Amino acid sequence: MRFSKLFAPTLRESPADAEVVSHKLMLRAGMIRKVAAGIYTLLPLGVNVLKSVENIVREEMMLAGAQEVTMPMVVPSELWKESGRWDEYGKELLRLNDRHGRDFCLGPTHEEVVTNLVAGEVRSYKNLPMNLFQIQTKFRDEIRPRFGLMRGREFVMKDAYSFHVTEECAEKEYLNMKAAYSRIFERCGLDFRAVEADTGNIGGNFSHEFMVLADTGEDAIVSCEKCDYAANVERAEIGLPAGEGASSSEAASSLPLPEKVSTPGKKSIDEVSEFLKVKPETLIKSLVYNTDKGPVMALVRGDLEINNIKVKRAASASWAELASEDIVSEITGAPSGYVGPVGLKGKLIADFSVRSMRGAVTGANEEGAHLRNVEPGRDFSAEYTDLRVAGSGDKCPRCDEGSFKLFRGIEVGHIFMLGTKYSESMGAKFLDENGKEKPMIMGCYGIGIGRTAAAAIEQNHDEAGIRWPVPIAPYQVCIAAVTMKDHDSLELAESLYFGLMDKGIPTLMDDRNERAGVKFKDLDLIGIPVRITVSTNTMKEESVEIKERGGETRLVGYKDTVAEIIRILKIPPSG
RNA sequence: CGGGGUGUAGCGCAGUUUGGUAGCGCACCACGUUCGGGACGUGGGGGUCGGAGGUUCAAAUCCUCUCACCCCGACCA
Repeated sequence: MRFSKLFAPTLRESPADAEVVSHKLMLRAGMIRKVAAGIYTLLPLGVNVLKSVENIVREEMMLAGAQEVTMPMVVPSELWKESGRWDEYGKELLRLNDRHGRDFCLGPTHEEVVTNLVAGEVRSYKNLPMNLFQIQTKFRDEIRPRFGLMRGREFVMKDAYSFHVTEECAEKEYLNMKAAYSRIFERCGLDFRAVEADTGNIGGNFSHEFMVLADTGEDAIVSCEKCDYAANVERAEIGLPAGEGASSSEAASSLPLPEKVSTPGKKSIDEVSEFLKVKPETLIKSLVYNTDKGPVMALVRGDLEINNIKVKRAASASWAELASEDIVSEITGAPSGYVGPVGLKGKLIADFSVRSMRGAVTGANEEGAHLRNVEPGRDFSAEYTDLRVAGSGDKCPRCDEGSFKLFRGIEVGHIFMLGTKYSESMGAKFLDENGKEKPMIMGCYGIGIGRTAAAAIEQNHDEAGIRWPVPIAPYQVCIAAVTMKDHDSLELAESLYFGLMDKGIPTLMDDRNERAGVKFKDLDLIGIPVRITVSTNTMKEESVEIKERGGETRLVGYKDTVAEIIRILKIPPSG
């Protein structure tokens, strides 16, 4: 491609509404332009990058044995009513009507469509297993789209769905996909982790997220420094630190009984600990949650945080949220800030960290009062479990040796074992070798294509702009013709351009009638991995300059240039 | 949806407090000089100041309503 013909309007300054680097740089490099909140037009450079990511994904999916299909974006409501998600999915599902007033939605994900397809065509165990994937534009009416392609409402996603006869077979495919995903993100040149994750509202048995490590990531993950356990903090289990699990039964009886102290206006952990001159870890944080199974009080040591998802699981509820003031005072008799486990009649769950606490401080279930000398086990009894948010330094639950390190990451892929949730509701059944009808076991596997591109920028950039990993760069090589007036120099640039194109190397020829500085700045901003600079200066030595993005400049003879580029790009010799 | 904020040229902003000819930098067009890290000079084009209503002799500026966008929370590839 010739830059003089390329539609890539670069900007010196980033638009004020761009917050994260990837968004700013994509706008500045002329890759994307916004059409509406969370909805973007991809310009030629943006298309090139997304296509490269797509091709890597497509190749690896095919190698892993999946087959490509294309499902519609517009989906009739019947399918969603059949699975029950028409009512469950909420406002994120963009609903629309056709001219006859029939209900449709824009597909945010395609379990319904694919399961319906397979249910209609596959009857026998002989036709299973099967894995179908597509690369397609999805629409989710996100509450708050932001960060450019990182969290758009309309976005390109690769989604795959597998169907199996047995659990074992499904698990095998799950691992197959996990391996394929690792190859995909490796080929994209990304530094990533596969972490255990919560299944969210897609449902299913267990799942892994693929996280690109970046400080700007929206997700927090922990990984063990000794073994390979890694998990989203939403999900991460915590190993029991020595002593924490044990209860403090015997000694407790000899300790003083709870004593009420007046703490007017002191509600938060910080206020109470400062007022009573005790450390936050002496307090028991008591939070009332409302769930579909009724209200429940959750306890954790004062210096720790409660993980909502763990509360939900501990209460065996399908949702859990902090209770409103009405519910709090109804079950405790006090406003929030003064509630505690002592004398509570409702359901009580507590983090392991609470069990071994001694002489603790809690709310007295009376406005303006707290209790001191509270002894778990003696003064209240609770169901002990893991409720807290995992953090740096917590013990690994798997190897019992290592402790956690905390990272931030961008979720670029997610794989789920779905089980029979959709095959049962959508009637995807088959006959096994005994002629018995059974629901198919399913798995599903997603990759955000645009998000992967954005994550690559978050991880690979500097002050000058983007530093694309070679496999997903919009062009792998660029040629800066510095002295546009010099005929010989231009001719050399042209011959190198054709030489590279002949080898199938995507090359951008900067033939614009601009000063050298302008070209260098733009090419750095766009982030082409390798630059060839052709000028009269180096022509005396029959050479050109080659510079890898962010690296040093060196001279290479004319005749060796194409071979040198091939070496740098590590392209295997072709037949 | 709750809380906070912003809408003035393609982009970045000033002007709004205290109503009175709509401005600056970059980008764009023409000519000239320049030509290896976003050049300089001269001249030029581009705006119903997000929209609607109101107050006023006069509104970017004051009042009312509305729309869009951005940031912080719950959701997610």
